[in-house]
Amino acid sequence: MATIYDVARLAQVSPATVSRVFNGTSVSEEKVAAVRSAAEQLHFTPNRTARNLRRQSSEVIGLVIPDIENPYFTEMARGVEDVASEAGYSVVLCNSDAQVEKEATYLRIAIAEHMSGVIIATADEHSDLDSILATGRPVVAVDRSTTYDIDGVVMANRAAGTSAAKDLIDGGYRRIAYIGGPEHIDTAAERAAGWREALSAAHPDLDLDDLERFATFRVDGGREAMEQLLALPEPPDAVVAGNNLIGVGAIQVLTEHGLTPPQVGVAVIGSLPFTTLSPTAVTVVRLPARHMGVTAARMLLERIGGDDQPSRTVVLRNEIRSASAVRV
Amino acid sequence: MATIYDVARLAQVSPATVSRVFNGTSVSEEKVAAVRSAAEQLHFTPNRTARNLRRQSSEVIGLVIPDIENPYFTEMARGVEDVASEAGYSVVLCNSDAQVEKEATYLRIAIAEHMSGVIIATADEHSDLDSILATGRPVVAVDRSTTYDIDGVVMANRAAGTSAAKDLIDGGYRRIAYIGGPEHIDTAAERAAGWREALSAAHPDLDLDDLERFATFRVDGGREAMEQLLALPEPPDAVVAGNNLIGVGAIQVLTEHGLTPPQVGVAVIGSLPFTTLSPTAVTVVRLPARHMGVTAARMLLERIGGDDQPSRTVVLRNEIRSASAVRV
DNA sequence: GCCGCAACTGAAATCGGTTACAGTGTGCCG
DNA sequence: CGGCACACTGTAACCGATTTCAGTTGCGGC
Repeated sequence: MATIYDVARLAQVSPATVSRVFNGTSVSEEKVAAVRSAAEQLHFTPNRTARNLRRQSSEVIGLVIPDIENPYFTEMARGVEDVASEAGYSVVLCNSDAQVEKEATYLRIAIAEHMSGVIIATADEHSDLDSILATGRPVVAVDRSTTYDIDGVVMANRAAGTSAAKDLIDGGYRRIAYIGGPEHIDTAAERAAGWREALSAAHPDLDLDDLERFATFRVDGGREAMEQLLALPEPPDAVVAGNNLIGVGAIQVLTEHGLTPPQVGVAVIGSLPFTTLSPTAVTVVRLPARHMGVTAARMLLERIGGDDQPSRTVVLRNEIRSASAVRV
Repeated sequence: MATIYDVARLAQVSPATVSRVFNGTSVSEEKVAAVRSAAEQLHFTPNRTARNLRRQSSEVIGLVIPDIENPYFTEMARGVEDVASEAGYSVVLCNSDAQVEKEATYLRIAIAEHMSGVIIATADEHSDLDSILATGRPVVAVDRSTTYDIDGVVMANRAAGTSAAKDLIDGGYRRIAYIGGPEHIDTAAERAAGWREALSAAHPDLDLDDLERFATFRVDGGREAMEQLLALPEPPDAVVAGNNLIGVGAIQVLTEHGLTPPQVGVAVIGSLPFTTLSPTAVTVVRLPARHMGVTAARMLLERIGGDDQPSRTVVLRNEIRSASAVRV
């Protein structure tokens, strides 16, 4: 690879001038032209490693998510990426696989690679952000809140749970179950609380503990929990799915049992981008994942730019698309 | 951040020794202990930027894909990531959005950041790999083949098209349409050729041009093409979808028209991981995306390790899961 | 007791940029 | 015509690791 020195020699200027040409400080027009043409000839690309070493920063932001195969997170990633690349930053996508150790490894890399900042959907309530925060790098939490005093973007999870449940109640369903993600993840807990609230207001006689299941945030989790619910002596007549994949699993199982929605009511918190089901039979509480990514990226870029106001948490509103078919 | 010099001072050794401790060359036990404890105390993490600058390489590989929101590619990414992180490499995921310019930008970054290698599913037949190959960095093509003499991993696309079509023929369908991705992408063209081959053997009287549609590789594309096909004077009684998302779009449209499979036969090339449809009604030619990622990553790591045998192309076999329901 | 080898160690050069500092030259003003 | 501001330019010192090269030490063999 050609270096700045090669270019300087060919253009008959000093390396400093070459650097200045590429960084936009005052250089006479002829020299700019000379440098540009020399750079062209040599296919010169500035070496970012060297630049980063000197500048003590790199135009890279880390995005750590627990499941790269979940469309919710890729939609979010897409939002982050769009904002970041607009601003000249690239995004390193790290899949923590919901494991705190993998997450820690990636955060270590973020430090060692001098990344400018990190957007993270934590794996766990035990996620350790101490060391990355100690470096002074900005960190923005997405989707899940943390115990740290940092910027965050979350969904209105409790409201999502409530409106999903309410919509099913309004549809005439009664024994409305809830399948959520791991209990210790605040997102899951909040959504469950919302469901509980709506249901205990409408049908105070129901035993909600019986109808509540905590699973993984994956298709399997939804399937397993749905099977369990159907095996109950008195199975539910509707179900709220705590995230998109759980929803997919639950619907799959219902269909396999011949209980296509709206025979059993289904409300899903999260979108089902690749579902083939007629889109009217299921209530969907759409979570603005892309928007979350965009917001988080903007906040992070502001912090990188030196903004040091007190930390903020943005709560994004959801949008419910009610099942048009009402119970028969 | 603590540097190697701080550690050296605290441990009363030279910086070189500290470096050696972290890179495993011979250092006396006492010094190793001293360095380790000093490093511990100072929370020392070696600065990768500096290391990369000196080493002229970084344990990072780039993965460039055309659509980060397509589960096919995220499944593949997952495979790449697993192999890479096992080997101590991290993966930068770049979304080219099927645009050659975005792709070029990312490839430039790969060079400038000294990435060790790149795995790429090209955006287009005009994708320009010249500059990255000129740097001598290994590049592995996935999913789509290129005109360059480099390693590649592809699916048996023609066979996928043939077996999808054959399965529908065996199911008793006759006017079997094909909706593929952009004609100029070899993957799409090959799958179409496979379909054409099977169909013209079985039903030589059919006008295949009439039944062939090229769309984008996205849900919209599938929807639009399916609508067009249904609007034909003599609509098809079955359809082969050229990728997973096209399949989703096609099935959505069919369902909306009250033509749930198997009323109209559907075969999809690619998996439908998040579909809620009863999984038996649609034929799926499963493409081993994860395996493709794993294979590509291994090949790339071998090349990074200095392997310089002539370039290889691995063709992965598909697996068909026939629709169990046969036409009524 | 001397020699040679192996194991360790440190000083200093190096990777390729950025940038502080110290000029140089030009033009304008008084 | 002297002085000053300003625009431009080059030299050299960084950034924080790795690595070469040149020792130093200790030990076994003769």
